[in-house]
Amino acid sequence: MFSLSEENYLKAIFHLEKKYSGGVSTNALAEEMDTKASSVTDMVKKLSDKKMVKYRKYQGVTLSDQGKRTAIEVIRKHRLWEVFLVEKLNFAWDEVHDIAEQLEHIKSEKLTDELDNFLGHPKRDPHGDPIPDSEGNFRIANKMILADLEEGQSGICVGVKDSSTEFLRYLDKNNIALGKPIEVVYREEYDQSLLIKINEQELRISKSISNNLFVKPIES
Amino acid sequence: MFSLSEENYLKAIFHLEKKYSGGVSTNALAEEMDTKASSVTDMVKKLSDKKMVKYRKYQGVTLSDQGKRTAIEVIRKHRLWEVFLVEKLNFAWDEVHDIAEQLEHIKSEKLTDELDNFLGHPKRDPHGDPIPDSEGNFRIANKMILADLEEGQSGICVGVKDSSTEFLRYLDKNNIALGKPIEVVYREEYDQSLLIKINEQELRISKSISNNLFVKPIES
DNA sequence: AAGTATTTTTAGATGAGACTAAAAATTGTT
DNA sequence: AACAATTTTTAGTCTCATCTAAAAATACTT
Repeated sequence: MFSLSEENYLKAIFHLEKKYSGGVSTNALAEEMDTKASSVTDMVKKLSDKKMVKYRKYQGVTLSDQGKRTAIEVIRKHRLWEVFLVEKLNFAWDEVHDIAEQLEHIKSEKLTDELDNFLGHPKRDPHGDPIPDSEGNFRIANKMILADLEEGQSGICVGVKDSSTEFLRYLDKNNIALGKPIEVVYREEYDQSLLIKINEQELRISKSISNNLFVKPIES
Repeated sequence: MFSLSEENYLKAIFHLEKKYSGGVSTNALAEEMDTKASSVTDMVKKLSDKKMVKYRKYQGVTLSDQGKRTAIEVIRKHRLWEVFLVEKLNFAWDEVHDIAEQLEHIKSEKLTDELDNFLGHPKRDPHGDPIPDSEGNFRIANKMILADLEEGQSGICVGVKDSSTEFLRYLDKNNIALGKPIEVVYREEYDQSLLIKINEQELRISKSISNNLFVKPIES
């Protein structure tokens, strides 16, 4: 059984490993956990003793299989609870993160599985992030950043890279929601802004928007 | 904001105050919390500094208004989550306590209220205990112990005093469930066992059973 | 390659919340 | 009322997760 703090470290390492595949540095982890490097060293040693991470002094950490398994379990719970909050309890997608951050640490395998069942085995959370199944497998989807689509190409909006309240509210305001088709009509090379078609309407979005939206390209 | 430990102490004091109205002793609280008397003294001092309890050395503790408010809020959450687990996630009534014990500490007023709403504002948890509303009011019901009914009197089963797995399983096995009418057919004075009628059938139950079942007497 | 800058680790301290052992206060008994 | 038994508090220690300050290792720069 792991403490709340240990689970949070494992989760953070999991996320950072995508960016730093060779090993996550102490400083990167300190930044992510909003704590000091010395605290990170202490915790990493503890996780290493428990065989949850591989760690060599000054060389950064990576998750062990066990650690990865645990991190994914926490992420699974986090995302399932987010679905619950939005679908069943009328929360908006920008309100769920902090509460899911608490709920993800509830310990009961049966609870997680029954919740998954109750929600109809959702594949994605309200931000479009994939929900691993009870074996820890993500059903990977070929998603790409909207900004990388060619002129004339279309995609279904499937996720957000930035989950900040500000960004999510911007999307709400402009009627951009997951599941909707988006076509790139024109790319302004000067500032990399895009003219897109969504909801039968044309809309101009800046690079900082298109860079934070995931789409599943439509084959054509 | 209160720590998990502080909330558990407040809850325990709330429950014990029913039995020890003049003030809850350190030892009683230590027993309830499954800890040592010295630990209780420490925590009680802390809660006293925070104005959550009234405490005079060697004289026991009672909750302040603030403390009572907080305790009731935790109990409300505990019982709502129990309803959720049983009604929505297919848990049996003897499986929910430990999980609710974790869920009761999740901090979000909106979550609690939306959950209450989602569940249709239930008045009782799966064991028949009353659920306070968001103002902290219990809708009190005139319930009594089955053992105290007269011969020939009837009541609706509304709650259990003992929530142990063993007792709840005994009830399940004998088809005794909340909401069902029970009639006391005959009382054996020798051992205080009762012959009751439930589900159109007669059943003999010992004092230790009838002492742990709450009924709402039927006026007749 | 040497010296500086940065990153990481160590050493020692702190605050919760628990513990043990001993002291102090209260209660019970003759 | 005096002594014994019990309850409660105090004093000091422990673990967990954090912190600051200083030392050690690694990385950058000329």
